Amino acid sequence: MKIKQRSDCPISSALDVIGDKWSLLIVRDIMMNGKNTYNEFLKSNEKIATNVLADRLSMLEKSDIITKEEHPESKAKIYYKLTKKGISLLPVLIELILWADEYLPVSSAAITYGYALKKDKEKITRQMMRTLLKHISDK
Amino acid sequence: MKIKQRSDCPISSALDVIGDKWSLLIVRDIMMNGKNTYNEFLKSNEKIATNVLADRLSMLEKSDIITKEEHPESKAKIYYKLTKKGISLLPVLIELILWADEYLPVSSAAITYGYALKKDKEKITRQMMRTLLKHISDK
DNA sequence: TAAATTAACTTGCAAAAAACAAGTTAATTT
DNA sequence: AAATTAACTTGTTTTTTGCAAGTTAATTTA
Repeated sequence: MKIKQRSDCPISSALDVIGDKWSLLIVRDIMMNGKNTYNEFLKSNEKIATNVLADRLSMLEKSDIITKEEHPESKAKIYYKLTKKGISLLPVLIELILWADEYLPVSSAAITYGYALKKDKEKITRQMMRTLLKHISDK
Repeated sequence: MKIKQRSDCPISSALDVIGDKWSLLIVRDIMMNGKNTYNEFLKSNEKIATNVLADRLSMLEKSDIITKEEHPESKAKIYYKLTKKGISLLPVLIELILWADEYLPVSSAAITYGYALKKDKEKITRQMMRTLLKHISDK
């Protein structure tokens, strides 16, 4: 499977890579929910199908948004982590959260978080970014 | 056609609405490329299929991201414009542009624009937002 | 003013992608 | 040694997309 570039517009090119219903949820799970393995991704509330998950993981890897590593605790597991490119999607996710929080029905927990975010977006983003970058090798 | 909400996570909910390869390109065309009619959308570089365009327009309208109005110059045309909710997607688009500009191959025009954006994101966003909001009625 | 063109769709069909259920293989736990 | 877990793969059905063509109302052209 290959990614076709529909045009040279940056928005279009970004959507060529992460513009589907699942890719950013995997990024979210690694970035915000402490998930790093296939089965953890499968257990998320949105219920991605196993074959779709496998496909998205390989696409995200090919796009250099995630990398596979050996799991520190078990050879049976694979540890998926974000690259710098993947971590750099944080501001996109933040803006999606802020938008959803204002215009869509979301959980009360999300509303509370959105409140804090709206107030201190810059600071929270910078702080999260720093933490995330601490744990990678491909800086 | 209905939108199914996969979970109450804000990111997931946002993607339920705009997480496909075409919706945000229509928003982009209205927001940044001065397009407002069906045929103008069709002529974009990404070449959306007519039936998909019709479907997306009706979804975006149902989601209250765009509205239909009569075209000021012709009864044969329909004038699509963004609602406040649609305009509020600007920061998402801005972050997508910044990400693409740094990590994907894009046109040199986009690179130049990205430079300016990176330097003055806040200011540019605020300014664009103000301009866009000036022309709507559903504030 | 009849004929051609434009605008916004709709329809039908083939191809691609997603959802769903089940099966495989290696590593780990019981 | 047997059962379970982890990461996939395979086969099938359903849904979505892409493509070509056709429809209807409004507008422009000859």
